[in-house]
Amino acid sequence: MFRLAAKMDARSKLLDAALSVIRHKGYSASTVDELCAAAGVTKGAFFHHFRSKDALGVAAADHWSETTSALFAEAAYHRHADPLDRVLAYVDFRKSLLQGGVSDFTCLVGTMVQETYETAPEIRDACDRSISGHAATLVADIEAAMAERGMVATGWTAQSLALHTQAVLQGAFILAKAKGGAEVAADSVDHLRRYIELLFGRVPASQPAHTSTSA
Amino acid sequence: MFRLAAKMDARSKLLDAALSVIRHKGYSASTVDELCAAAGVTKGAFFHHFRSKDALGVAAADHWSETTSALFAEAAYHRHADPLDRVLAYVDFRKSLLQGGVSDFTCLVGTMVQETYETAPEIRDACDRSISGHAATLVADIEAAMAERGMVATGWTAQSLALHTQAVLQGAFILAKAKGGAEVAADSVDHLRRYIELLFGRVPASQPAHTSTSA
DNA sequence: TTCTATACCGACTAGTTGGTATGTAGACTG
DNA sequence: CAGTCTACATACCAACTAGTCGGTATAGAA
Repeated sequence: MFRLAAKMDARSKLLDAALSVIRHKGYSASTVDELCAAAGVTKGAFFHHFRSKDALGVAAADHWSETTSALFAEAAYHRHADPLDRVLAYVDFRKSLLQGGVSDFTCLVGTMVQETYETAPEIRDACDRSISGHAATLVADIEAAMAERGMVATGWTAQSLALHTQAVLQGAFILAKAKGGAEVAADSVDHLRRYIELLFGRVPASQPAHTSTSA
Repeated sequence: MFRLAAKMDARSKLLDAALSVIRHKGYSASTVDELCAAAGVTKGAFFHHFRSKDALGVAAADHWSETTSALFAEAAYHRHADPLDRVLAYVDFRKSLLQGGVSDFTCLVGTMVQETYETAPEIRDACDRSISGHAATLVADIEAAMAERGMVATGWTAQSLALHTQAVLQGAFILAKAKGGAEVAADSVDHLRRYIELLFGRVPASQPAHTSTSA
């Protein structure tokens, strides 16, 4: 039997609904009844497919990983010939995603891990897999950009820079939630881009002039 | 009647307990009964001092602002003569705070705003006040550092850089929660320091050598 | 002393919570 | 065509939830 992706069974509907509801209200405040209502299924269906609410949380994080993986895999930023251009285009792509309402562009797993890191280790691990797995997709390009320039980074690695990009994005989402808009997040992503440009010795598009020679 | 700060009335005990409990479990998952138990007070005392759980959330965010304001106001990083040194020393101070368990160094308001930004506007605003107010304490030093160098920043402002430092820290906390340790957060703070050094034309302590002249 | 206001107590409640028990419609199997 | 399995649906429950309410203790004012 072929499991068609288009077939929206109760499980798929619940996972899609979970992405939306949890991004709006957080994990703890999202009730099973509410998730069922949003998915248009009954509670019986919920507990048929998931042992518990926490099990749904883990599945939702995995579902998020798959959804976002697909989005980034087909994105155009990979097409650049130069690896540094690919990294910068990734940052630009992330900035371009900051559209619509705050709950439309913020990160499910970043939200969930804040609430569950101590109380639900399985969810925390699923969130870590999602974030760290996504960061890992950047490492090869960063390493190539370093190698191309003969850079021997001391004090940081391609891995740590990749994780730093995710930290900036997650933090930008928090500021966007606090301020109720995407602008502050876009500003932070701009700073991230500028950092990467400076780090690799490329002069940022609109770099301030230094007129004094202090220090 | 003088209200002594040392007098631990039920209200103060509840606020202190709230900082701890909410940082461990998040806001939604922290029940009123649990907050009372942690504070060693009864439910009657809780609702005598706070109209609702959300009202406690707002008060806890304000209490957090006061507590952290005091901590940073007396910190030594202000003593540097050069404003850029003060900014960098602030970053170093933030890194030095990444000690102990994850719940000991992560941010209350960053956690709370993730859960409440859509459902409890009063809490969201209190969290925004806390984050933005703290960021504002950095603006004067950043502006002074810019002015000292005759920098005319295009594309960013002292305000946006100050907010970016908070974004990096908040994101670093999320990664620390996901990975269960402070190391990844410290790495991100290192990247933040390096960015500020590069931005102000100061060569980072251990900057990688560029051997090629691409671009 | 009496009045009043504040601070606190703890039993209670109405509604909600995650989870269960049982039933059943349809597809597949022999 | 009886038997079995999956994929749900419905009714239900014990525990928990935020919030209420009548009461008590104490201190200062009159």
